Amino acid sequence: MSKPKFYVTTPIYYVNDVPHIGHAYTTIAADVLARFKRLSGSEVFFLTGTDEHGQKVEQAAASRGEPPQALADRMSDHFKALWRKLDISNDYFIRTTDERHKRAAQALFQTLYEKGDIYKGEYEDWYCTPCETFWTESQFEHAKHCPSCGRPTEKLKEESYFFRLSKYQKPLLDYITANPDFILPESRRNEVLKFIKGGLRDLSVTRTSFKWGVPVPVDDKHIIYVWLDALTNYLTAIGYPDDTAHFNRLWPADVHLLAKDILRFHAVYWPAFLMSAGFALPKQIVAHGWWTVEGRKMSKSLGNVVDPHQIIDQYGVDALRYFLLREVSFGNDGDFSHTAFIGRLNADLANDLGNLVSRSLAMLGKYFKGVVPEANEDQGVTGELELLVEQSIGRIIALYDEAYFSRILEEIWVVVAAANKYIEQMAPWALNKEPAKIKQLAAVMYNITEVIRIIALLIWPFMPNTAAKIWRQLGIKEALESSNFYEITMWGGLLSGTVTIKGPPLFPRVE
RNA sequence: GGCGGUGUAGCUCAGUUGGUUAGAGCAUACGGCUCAUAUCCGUAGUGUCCGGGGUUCAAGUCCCUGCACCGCCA
Repeated sequence: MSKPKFYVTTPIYYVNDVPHIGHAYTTIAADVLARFKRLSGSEVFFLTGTDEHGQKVEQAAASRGEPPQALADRMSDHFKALWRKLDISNDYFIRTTDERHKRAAQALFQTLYEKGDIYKGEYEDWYCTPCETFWTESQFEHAKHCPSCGRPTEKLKEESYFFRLSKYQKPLLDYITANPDFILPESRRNEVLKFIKGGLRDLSVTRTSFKWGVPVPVDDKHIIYVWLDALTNYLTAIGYPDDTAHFNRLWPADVHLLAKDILRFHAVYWPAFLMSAGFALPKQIVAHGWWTVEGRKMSKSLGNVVDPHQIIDQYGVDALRYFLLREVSFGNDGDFSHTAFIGRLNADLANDLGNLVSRSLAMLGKYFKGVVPEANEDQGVTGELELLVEQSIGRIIALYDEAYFSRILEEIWVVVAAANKYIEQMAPWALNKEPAKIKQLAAVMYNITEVIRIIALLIWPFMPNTAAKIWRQLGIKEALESSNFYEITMWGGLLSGTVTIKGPPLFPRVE
């Protein structure tokens, strides 16, 4: 039997902006899923990349006096660099300026055209350049100012090709209704349903007002609308239109992760395009919230955009990865505050986890010269702890299906707390004073070390560096990431006789 | 303006189909241990469960209404 496949994506990030913690959050979340699935034995394809076309990029480049491609190259590199620094394990990095992608975007356009779902018409509306969005008169609150960003809009009348989105209103409604887990969380799903029920206008899918984009195959005066261009990336990256075998193996995507502001494009337009082209729809679209900073919206004008590099340099990659996924409960907005960050770092990472590893290996060093003793299960000090760990792992596996990261971490910390409590109850330092209890001491120390081994496995998707450090300190030879989650989380995997090496504190406390 | 959501301990939140003294983490106070990164373990709490009204033997949980905040659409 072949491995199950798992295809997970982040959005491709628009190169008009340097990456911030919002981008980092989505990408880390996808990375956690990818790592967990790989460890669980799936064949994973994890995709991220950059969206590089559009008027905004064209204008930004023009104002700097450089070609748009040069700007795109530079910005795309910023994203790549950050993902390397954050230990993102993406299998591919796609760019919409890749030749392969341009061909794919044209192929998809051509397909929709041949299906009769794209027709030529004329567009006359108010356009907001920064938002790349058209607005109708009725949408204005302040005279002719973009309802989204508040900036002035300009009237545009242009020939345009339209996609028959209206035709897909009922099929979309039926599909979403029949698949309750298609869009998560539920509140977002309801919004999408409401939006579709409100009626779908045909969608302009080409532009003539700028040049920086993929030419329309049937009419090269036109450029393919950035969203149609961008969404195609999910197909391009896995071989569309040339590599049918690879494509068929991986499509449909299992999870599209994204932020709430681009939900409509993914949950309405994208499925409609796919239906028209005759492709299966992605299995799940997960929309998360935004990050505020110290309680305020993150924005360039406020100057409060958090630079991930700075956080990483100061506190480490894993601290950031942990904080972002632990702090925000699924689907909600999260707040990035200095106090909360330091609080998590000290309480959860330094005190609970770091100190657990530190105290345990110190004792193992003192009592058994750092060598993992016999498990001695007949000593009767194992059962409860083993059961608790097993039950926790069961809950964790279930929570992965909902991509409920904060609760997964909470659940892992149930195990961490249980380990600390176990040490307290068993008091190895007291057992060590009674030579007759050497076998019990051995059993207790074995169990403590074994729990730490399992904790390392559980945190690996979230904190690969820390997991690797613990793994090395435990002296285990087999590579953690080439193991199988279901096999190695079984109790008793740690071999007696393994030589541990105590290391420096995993997370120094921050005062 | 329409529709939807939220409002629970100082803070962040969990509370399944209405049912025993309303929970967790952090923060606070006190106690214990000493292996450990002054870390860990235990105990103690405190709550007009937004206000008002109603249904019910019984409501944080259902209904109506008011207020506040948020989201989607217009």
